[in-house]
Amino acid sequence: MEPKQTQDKYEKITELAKRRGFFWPSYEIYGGVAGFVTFGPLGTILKRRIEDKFRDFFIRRFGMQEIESSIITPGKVFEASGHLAHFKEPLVECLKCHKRFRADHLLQEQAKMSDTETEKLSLKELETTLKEKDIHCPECHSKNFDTPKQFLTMFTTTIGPYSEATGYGRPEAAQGIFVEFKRLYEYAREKMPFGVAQIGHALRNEISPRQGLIRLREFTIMDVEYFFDPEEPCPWIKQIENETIHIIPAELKKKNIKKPIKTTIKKAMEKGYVKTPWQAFFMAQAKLFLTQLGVPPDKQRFIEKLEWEKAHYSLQSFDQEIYLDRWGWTEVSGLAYRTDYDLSRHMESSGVDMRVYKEYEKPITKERTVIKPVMAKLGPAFKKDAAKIVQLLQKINPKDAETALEKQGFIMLESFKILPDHVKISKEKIEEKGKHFIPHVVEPSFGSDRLTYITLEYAYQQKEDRTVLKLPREIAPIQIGVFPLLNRDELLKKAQKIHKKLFDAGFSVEYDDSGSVGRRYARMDEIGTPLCITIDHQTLKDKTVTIRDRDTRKQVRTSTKRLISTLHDYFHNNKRFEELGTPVK
RNA sequence: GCGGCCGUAGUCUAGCUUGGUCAGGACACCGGCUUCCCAAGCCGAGAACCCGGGUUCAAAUCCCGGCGGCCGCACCA
Repeated sequence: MEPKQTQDKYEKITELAKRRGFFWPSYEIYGGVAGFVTFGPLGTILKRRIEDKFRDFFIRRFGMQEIESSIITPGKVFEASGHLAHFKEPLVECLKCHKRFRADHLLQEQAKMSDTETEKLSLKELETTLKEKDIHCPECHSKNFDTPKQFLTMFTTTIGPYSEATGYGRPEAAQGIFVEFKRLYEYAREKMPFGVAQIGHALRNEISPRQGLIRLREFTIMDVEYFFDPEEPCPWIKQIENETIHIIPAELKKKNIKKPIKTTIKKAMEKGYVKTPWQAFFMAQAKLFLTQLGVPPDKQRFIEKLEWEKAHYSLQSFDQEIYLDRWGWTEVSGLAYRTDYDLSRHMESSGVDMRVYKEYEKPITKERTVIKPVMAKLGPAFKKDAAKIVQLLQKINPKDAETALEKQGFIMLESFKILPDHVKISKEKIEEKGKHFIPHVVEPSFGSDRLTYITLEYAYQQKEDRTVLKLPREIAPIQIGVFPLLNRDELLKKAQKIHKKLFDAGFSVEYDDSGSVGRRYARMDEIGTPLCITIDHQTLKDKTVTIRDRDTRKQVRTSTKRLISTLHDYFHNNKRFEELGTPVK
């Protein structure tokens, strides 16, 4: 039976992936669990090569730090970050039509309650409020609802044996960076800007994960948190200002315009589509990264998230989308401008000062109004309360106090009436040598599982009934196949010797002597091996071998002596295949 | 979680309507022959009815439940 004609690329790739050991659903022998995959031998290498490329492309090139933090995270962290509040979705089911709705949204829509009001409500309160406000199902207008249930999409666990301490599986790696900010900043020798990256697993208890590698419950996230001073320009923007991107800004999206604008980074900044140059800079890099993984620029676009779609921490977010055969435009990375949100929250919650200090080139002298208590008057007037008043005075705006005293002759601090005699208001010249501020953050964030799938989809080609994975040479799991042309002892031995030589030189290389040579080439094409070396009669005579190119099937002949440096040139110095030797035939 | 469709060797599938042969094929894989530059051929081997329960003399087939997959709704920080 021929394979189905209707098979789309997703089906072809999942079939190939299972057959050749890239990836498959986990726990199949127990029936499988949705949202988990196992990467097989080839998939593991491919995914690692993509992650290594990310390391090279982002971390190494921009001098970032890479860290590895824990997946299990104490509850406090997600309380501070706002995740606990925002990951809870109270769902309620209509008992008549069995549709599910957000209980808080129903109250907002029908009872005109504000989101701050509904946010406070417990599940029980939601249930009673639904009845009180006479809420009906928007679908069938029934007023019979099941009890609302919270869906927390973070995985919950307890830390330690006695455990009052709730822990969560991190839904993003970013918090692991923010909580370590102080040490990382010190490590960076207190220089701004700087970036920290993390590659690791994240967990999201998705309600219904689907789409293979695209939406998983456990996945690998590659996060960059780039810290910068929002008052300083981005020094690298010039490098990429002429890079073109396809972009759908929120204003177009709201008008339901789905056609992206093709523009340069420079113009996108000028038009105000992107709120910080750092964000624009990483958008350009994200585009280049995907291009290097094999996705043509016209299959990529950036789409801005609307106000209500954005994460709670984000001032502006773009999804980087890639066009996929089955699902159309699909998110591969998110670029969020997180401002100082996370650091501020952790600062507030932990009490640790996360601000950085920056010295000005020249000290700035400023004049400012100060208000000082005159203790000689204040003390006798307020006795025990005097100390409290001194504290209160520190919190008020001296300028406001000054005008209040001028206009009404006193200021009220709580119940205390402060008269002009009690304080001294003066102008002071202050020399500011620098400033304290909370760094802002832009976050490009990729899923390496998704990238693995996307890379496979864009590499997948069918040529004359043969499957070829045109993987970029630097990420191909197997770099070289080595074959003896004939099953003759001398050739076998020679081929094995060459195989070992390349293996020892650090190449990932596979030896194969089974079946015909054509079959072996086909096997290698299917897993994306860029080069195959064949040992034939002539090898024994003049110590040359043929190298065959996956994409063109052309062959060149080259000497075994220079083989290692020739291959090194191809894989590491980007040398063209044609330059590897003299053409055959 | 709801609705629709679906689940047979490594992969793709036939058989299911109408219960009854050793569950058939193709490709892949393994061993051998072939001595070979693009999945050639020949011989041979291994390998499957998602799980549980029910109906029945008899279940891949019918019924129920579970798990899983795809699509739609919802969700997607």
